[in-house]
Formats: sequence, C-alpha cells, structure tokens
Amino acid sequence: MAQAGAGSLPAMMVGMTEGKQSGKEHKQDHKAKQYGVTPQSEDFNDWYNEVVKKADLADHSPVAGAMVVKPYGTALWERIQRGLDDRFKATGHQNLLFPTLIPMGFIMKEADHVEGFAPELFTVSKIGTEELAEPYVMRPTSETIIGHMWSGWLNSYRDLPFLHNQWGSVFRAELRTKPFLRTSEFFWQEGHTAHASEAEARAEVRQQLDEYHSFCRDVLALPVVRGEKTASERFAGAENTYSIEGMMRDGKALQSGTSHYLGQNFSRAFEVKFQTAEQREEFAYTTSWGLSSRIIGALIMTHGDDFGLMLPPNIAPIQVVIVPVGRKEDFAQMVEEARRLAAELEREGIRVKVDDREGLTNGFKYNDWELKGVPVRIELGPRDLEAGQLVVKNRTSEDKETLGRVDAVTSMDARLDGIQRYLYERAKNFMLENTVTVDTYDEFKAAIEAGKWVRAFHCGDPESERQIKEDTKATARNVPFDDAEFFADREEGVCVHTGKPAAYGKRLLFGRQY
RNA sequence: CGAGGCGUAGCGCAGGCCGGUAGCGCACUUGGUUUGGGACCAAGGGGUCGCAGGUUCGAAUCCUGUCGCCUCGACCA
Repeated sequence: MAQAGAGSLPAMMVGMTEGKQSGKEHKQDHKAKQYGVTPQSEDFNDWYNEVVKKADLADHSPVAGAMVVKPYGTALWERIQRGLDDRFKATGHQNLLFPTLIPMGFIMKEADHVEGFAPELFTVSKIGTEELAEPYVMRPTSETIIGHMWSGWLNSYRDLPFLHNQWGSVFRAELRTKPFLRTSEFFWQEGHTAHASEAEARAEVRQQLDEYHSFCRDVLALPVVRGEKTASERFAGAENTYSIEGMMRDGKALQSGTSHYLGQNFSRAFEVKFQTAEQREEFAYTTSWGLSSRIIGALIMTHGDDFGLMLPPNIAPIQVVIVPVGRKEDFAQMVEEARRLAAELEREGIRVKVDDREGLTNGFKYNDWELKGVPVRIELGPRDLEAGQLVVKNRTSEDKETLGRVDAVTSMDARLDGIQRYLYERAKNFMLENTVTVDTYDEFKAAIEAGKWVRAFHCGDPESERQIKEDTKATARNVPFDDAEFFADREEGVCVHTGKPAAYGKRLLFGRQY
C-alpha cells in the first residue's frame, strides 16, 4: 500500500538523473513542465532562476533589476525579520524609520563613503518639472542621514549608547542582477549604533555579527564563517568590516551579513559629539550592521536540490503539508480529516497547511510542495484513517514512513528538529569537504578552478589581492576569527602569491563569490 | 556600462532567412472517467508577436531606436 508508492520513487529518481546527463532535450522537458526545474548539475544558474520563479518566491518587475517578492517569498522574509528583530530587541535595540531620500550633500561628507557609493547612486533631481537646487539620492545605506540626525539628538555621554535599527530597502544601481542576490533595490535591516567609547562600539560590532552567526546556524541551518574583511573588501567609510560567509552548493561564497566598526569617521563628518563625564567634547564611536533579503538566496543555494527548495523547519512558512488522498467520493471527507489533523499539529505549535485543491493528482501536489521546500509531507487517505495511521515523508529523505497517527503528531516536533539538524550538518560537511588548504599558487589556482574554497596565507598587500582576483576570479572572503568554529587556527607562513611573510597570523579564506 | 544571446498565450517553444494577418506542448475552463508519486478522453477559452517609429498595398517576419531578461567582462551586499 504505502510501500507501493514508495516503491516507484527510485525509478523516478533515475529518470531525473538521466535527465541531468543527456543535455538539451531533457532540459527542455524540465522547463516545459510547470513544476520541474533544470537539475543543479546541469546548469546551476538556470536551476536557481527557475526555483525562484517556480517556487513562487519572486518575479521580475518591469523595472531593470528590481524584483517583486511574491507572497511565499515575503512570508519567508517576514519570518527572518521577526527572528532577527526579536534578537535585536532582546539586546536593547530600538527600531526607527528614516527617509529614503537623502540630500546629495550628505553622501559627500565622508570621503571614502562618497567614493564607494557614487557610481551606484540613483539621483532625484526634479520634482515635477522643477529642477531641485540640491538633488536627493535614493539611500544606498543610511549612515549619513542617521549621523545628521544623531548630531541633533546627542548632547551628553548620558544619552549614549544609541542602539538603533531600521527595516527597509535601499538602492544601489546594479548592472548585472539576480533575484535576491543582487538587485538595484533590496530589502534589509540596517543597525546603527553610537557609543561613548571605542571598546563599547567594538563589542557591539562583534555582538551583532555573532547574532547573525547564531541566527544563521540555529534558525536558517546555514554554517557561516565569521571573520574580518581585508582592507580592499571593507565597507566604504569603515575602520573594520566583519562578515559571515557561507558556501553555496556550487562552491561559491556568499557574504551573508556584515558588521562594521566605523570609528569616528561618520561622527566627525556629521558632528555627532557629546560631552564626557570629564566635561570634554568627544565624537561618538559608531557602528553599523546589516543583513539583507540576499539571505534568501543563501537559503535557496545552500539547501536546495534537484527537486527545488529545501527549507529548514525553523524558518519554513509551512512546516508540514497534509495531502488528502483517496477516491473522489472520499475526498471531501479526507479534507475534513486532514483539517482535524492539522488542528492537532497546530496545537503542538506546528505550522501546517492542508492541500485541499481539487482536480490535481497527488503526485502533482507532492512535487509542488517539494519544489516549495516544505520539510514534511503527510499523506492522509481512507486506508490510513481506517488503520489509524499516516504516511509521512521528510523533504530530506526519499523514503516514506507509515506511522501511528498519535505518534506521528506527538513526534512531529522532534522530526522537524531532526531535519533542521540534518540540513545544518549536511551544509557544514559540504563546506568542509570543499575547502582545501594550500601553500602554492598553482594549488591555489587549481582549487579555485575546481570550485573550492581555499585556505592560504597572504601578505596583506591589496595589489596582490587584486592580482589574485584577476588571475582566478577569487577574492579574500575573510580572515576567520580566532574563535570562529571553522578555519580558526593561528599559523605562520608565507604569502601564497608573493612569497612575502604572511600577515594576519593565520590563513585567509579565499573563494569565488556572489 | 562593454561583448554575445533572447523577448511570439500563464510556462516552455516553433514560425522569421523567402512579408500575405499566428501555431505546438504543458497550464486554464466545462463534462465524463480517474485518483496512495507529475492522470486520461472530449469540447472550449485565451496572443495589439516587449514597446515605438520606419519600409511596404500588407510586418511576428525587413530596417532603426528603445525597454526588459540571460551569459561573460568591469562594479557591488
């Protein structure tokens, strides 16, 4: 019975595998069906674009490089927002909202900042037909206007720290775009804080990066490497930039969140100063940190497979989908039963959806929910009802299980936890297996060419980094922290590129990147 | 923004070289038969051929421009 269905699975898997290997015609087949996607191994780009579209995450808008995030994608983003927002609040941060339009002059006030952002600014120079005396820019980030406002709000050290965060979107013109990964407008959170001392500001920078890290690990099941960016990869206007880097299933790195120590650069430019307890005047020490909707791209590319998305239960908008099966005359009753079951699962705190769509075959529904990455599917039919059992299938497994109904409900939470852990372990192992340690430039090039991450010594010279990028398209992702759980060992050596003594006292992580 | 490719029904495509008023598969609607891994039969609905100009008696087709998407490059989260 249930085994009959499970029995035909391997045949289908083989079919999919053949499709991978024999080229164009099969690719057309994948595309022709509304719910099939090009296998990852055949064309990772096509796979990604098709998953985004067919899983109903996002769609292209008529505006160049600006996407529309559809309800399913937005549900995902909202869950990410809520998770992060709770964490920010728990550490004393407050949300506020700044204008999208920033006076052009503000951007000009911090030298590195201007230089970094000038090429990608959208500018508003008219209202109606009236030319503006001073144009606005669409914010590429909000350090400047926040600095401007802070200068008016800050008098005494007693006012500090400012622990602010804004949820919104920013604009950075992109000539080459990709949904979630690189769009001209993107959605994010930008935290901005001001402190009375460098030490406190630095602690904040680290705290928020760690927050991103644990959120990625525990909620998104994304293993990420915490570390500091090299000088050439630093945020425009920052003293130090730190990042979390994740590995996608094509071996490329994705910077998944950043945190910056801005020192007094912006506070000087915007006169964000205060009186100390000793009655001296001092500029505030500021930070900023951001995580964007790009993280959805990380979820897609870290966990997804040839069947589509695979969402970690802790973030999945729908954790369990119930598909009522059986003959037409039983369907209405099965839907009833499925709703009853859904209510039981909801009482366990689980997010459930009953697929009560009529006229679609079960197989179609199974594929549909697999494409959308729902972690667990339950099949409920007359036979199950009679036997007091359910057929349960994890998105992460090929096998169906037949379980007693009560057990299935009470063990669902543990099952979801298991899937969550499995996804993290799988991604972690993938990252570790695809990272190699090298000591020669030839090995370096070969490893990058093979789509790996590379751990290598570097002299710290930006010109050498530039050269490496030109040769290999790989950049220094970051210098892992001493207490990063991956790649943290301190070592001495010589630069893999120049042969000069290595900087940083450890190997850097290099890779091609999104 | 440079080079290349592509825009024809919701999706995937054919037609274009050789101009004559648009077609296929899937999806959709209705009816019937089905239903535990992408159903079947029958009858239907849906397209100013991305947009704007031009050439022509006539343009999906030829020409020019423009917008958008994809790949590579330069730039970036």
